[in-house]
Amino acid sequence: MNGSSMNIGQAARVSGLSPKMIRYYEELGLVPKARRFVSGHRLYTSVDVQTLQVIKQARDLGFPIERIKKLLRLWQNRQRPSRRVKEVVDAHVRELEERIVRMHAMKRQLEALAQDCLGDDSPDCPILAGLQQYGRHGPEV
Amino acid sequence: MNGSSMNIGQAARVSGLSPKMIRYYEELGLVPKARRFVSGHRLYTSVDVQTLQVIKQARDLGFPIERIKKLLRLWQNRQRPSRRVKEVVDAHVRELEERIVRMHAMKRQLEALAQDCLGDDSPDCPILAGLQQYGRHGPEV
DNA sequence: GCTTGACCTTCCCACGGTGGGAAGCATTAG
DNA sequence: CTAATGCTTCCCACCGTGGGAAGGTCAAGC
Repeated sequence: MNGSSMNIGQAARVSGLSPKMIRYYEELGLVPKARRFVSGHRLYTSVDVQTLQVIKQARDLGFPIERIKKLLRLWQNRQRPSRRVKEVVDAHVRELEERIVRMHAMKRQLEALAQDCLGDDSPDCPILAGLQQYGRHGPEV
Repeated sequence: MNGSSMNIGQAARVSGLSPKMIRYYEELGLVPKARRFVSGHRLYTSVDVQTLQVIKQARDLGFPIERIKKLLRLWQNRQRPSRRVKEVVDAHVRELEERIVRMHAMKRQLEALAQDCLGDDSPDCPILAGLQQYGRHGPEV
């Protein structure tokens, strides 16, 4: 094994992924099927590892696998219009925003509920009352 | 079937859950095993439905099932100290906050990357460059 | 009555990602 | 040579939800 040819464990350490994830990404077609040593062990070159690092970065930025697939295709295509890249990223940013907004709304509601709860030994609790009262979904029963 | 005794479909409509979810929650022990009609169909009273509505509210506020279990136990226990309720809610609020912070950091980084991308027909793209450059995890290769 | 359609039952499978672990080779260090 | 890692493939788990098959039941219309 020379300096730029490594097995899955090494590739994992260098990329910050786990061997399990790398095999899984290969199975999904996110990375091409790895070449093998004669022993059958997967062989990674520095080029492969660079791809894995990009995947790791994208995962850390919250991209779902399918979008990373698109990003990788663009990354590897020297004729890509940067417009396409930006579209993918913008879509992801919008989804992040939506999720943030939704979670922030939850947080706000919960804080409003918790505000009036004394949090002592008494059983009276506006939080529980609120859970019963909020947002009816069907006809009253 | 009288006014306060209904089947799972009705209970679903009134609570805003789906029949599948109701069965799943029963399987998890979130709600007790439903009584049955002679036919074998599940039977729900207005009390059962109230529980389902509380669950729906809690799910909408982002509580994971296990925490809802705790909340329900407190809700049904008239001797609960409201402190316990507040603890559960506060823990959830903290987790929401953490997730919001993490997602906001992702969004910020992505916006920084996208800012300098022209988004035109040219293949030059600082986003892709950034994905390669950011955060190395192992020794350089 | 009998048929039809909507609903119920249980059962298994899928998703997205990740981890755990078993059984069987390969490699490496001592 | 042996012992410990580490690799391979395989299956199972998580969380929460949806889809759908195969079969039983209800309520309406004729």
